[in-house]
Amino acid sequence: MPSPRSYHHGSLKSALVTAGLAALDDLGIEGVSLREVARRCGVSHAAPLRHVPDHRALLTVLATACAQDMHAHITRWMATGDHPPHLGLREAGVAYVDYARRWPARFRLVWRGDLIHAEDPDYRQAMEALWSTVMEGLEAMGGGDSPATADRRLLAMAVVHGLSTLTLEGGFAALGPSYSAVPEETRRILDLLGPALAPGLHPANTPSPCDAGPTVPPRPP
Amino acid sequence: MPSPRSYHHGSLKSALVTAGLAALDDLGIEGVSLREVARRCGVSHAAPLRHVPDHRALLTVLATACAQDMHAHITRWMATGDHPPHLGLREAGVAYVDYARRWPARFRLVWRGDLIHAEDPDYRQAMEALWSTVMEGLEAMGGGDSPATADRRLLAMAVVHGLSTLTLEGGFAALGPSYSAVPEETRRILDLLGPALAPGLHPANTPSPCDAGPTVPPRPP
DNA sequence: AGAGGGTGTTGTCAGTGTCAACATGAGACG
DNA sequence: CGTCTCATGTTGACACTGACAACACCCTCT
Repeated sequence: MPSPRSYHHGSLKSALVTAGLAALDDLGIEGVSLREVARRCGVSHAAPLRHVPDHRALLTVLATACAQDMHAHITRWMATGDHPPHLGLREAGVAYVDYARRWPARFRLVWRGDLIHAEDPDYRQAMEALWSTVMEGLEAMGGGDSPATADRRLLAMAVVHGLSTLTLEGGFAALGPSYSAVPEETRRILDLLGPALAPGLHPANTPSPCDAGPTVPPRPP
Repeated sequence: MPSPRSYHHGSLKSALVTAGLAALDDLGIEGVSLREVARRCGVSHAAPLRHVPDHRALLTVLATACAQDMHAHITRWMATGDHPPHLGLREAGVAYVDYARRWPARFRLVWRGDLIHAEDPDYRQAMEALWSTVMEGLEAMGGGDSPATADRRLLAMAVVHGLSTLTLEGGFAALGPSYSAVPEETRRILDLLGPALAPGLHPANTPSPCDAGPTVPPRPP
């Protein structure tokens, strides 16, 4: 890492991602401008354009990185606790909501299809990996491949995503006692879904609805 | 409506809202700039600032108008069909998702807490009215005031909102057969929720999960 | 050693939000 | 009826943004 930095930066491409994520966390999505990122890299205002065709492309790269980060968060969460298979989806959902609560700007960017190139292959691949991990738990809950399986997937995605976005945008503020998206509360909500998602199981034999799970896995680098 | 328009516009404040909504539908949220709206009103670039302190305030006024519009959409939808009380929430949810599908930019703006003044009293009032209408159906589904009622409200809001946002942002694209948010599909998904939301009712006596409902109420003015 | 090209810089343009200074004219007040 | 006031609209400016063109540097390959 040359101190006075020679004329060429050397690894600007990856530095853009690092600085971009930092700007995202510090300033929110609106704060991630090409010039701001250039500033944080100690480079002139047009330098980023050598590595990224335009602003959308920069945001797309960052969104992809955030999707991978979120994926890693959920994977780590699932690995930390010891979850019986029929609770797999619930814990994946809890991890999903937890990520949104702790990394609001990153979560928002992942879903800002109007700001990024949503058809970008890297981005799409990261998103598919993310969802497939969340959905692994649903398969484990049984139900086989009944015709309603696709619908149950939709339902599970909608609940988990809806909890996250409503929390972030203050959608629960209209209700009196507010939902704070901490894992215990999320578990309580998701447990209500049990009968709807796993029709083969009776509510009676879904054990202890609020048993423990991981609460604060280490922050990703 | 003076044709050559005298020096003073006369009713610029309301014209801003009309032009703002038009710009929103035409260009999306990013297209709603103070200058664009001024242009559409045939007025100089700084004139809007006499009626609105800044850009956020303009978006807040528009978001409030959209929330009221959405509220009216749902109310009209509920009045059009003849729904037995235990299906009230389901139809309100269908109307909610339908609005998001048909007015994507308006729906998005309503929830862009980062772009508007979310504490604005008019905005908050509109949002509370909106949610209370959606939730009326849930009360009608029974369950009384059991301790889980608040949780069931959260769950219902999350499902309906999650279906809407995931559809808009293309979140279902990763799955094979895509969900298109048309009322019939939404009904099928929401019907899965029956047992979770109305614990007093057995799945067996929730009649015909996919009976008819209104499909295309008239567009709001 | 010399050429080529990838990378970084500088300067510029159009677009935006926001402010200050100025212009207009409608309504209040005598 | 005359005048004055002030809300409303205009003009011009500044800082910020994304994007492009022209130029500068220096690594690498032959």
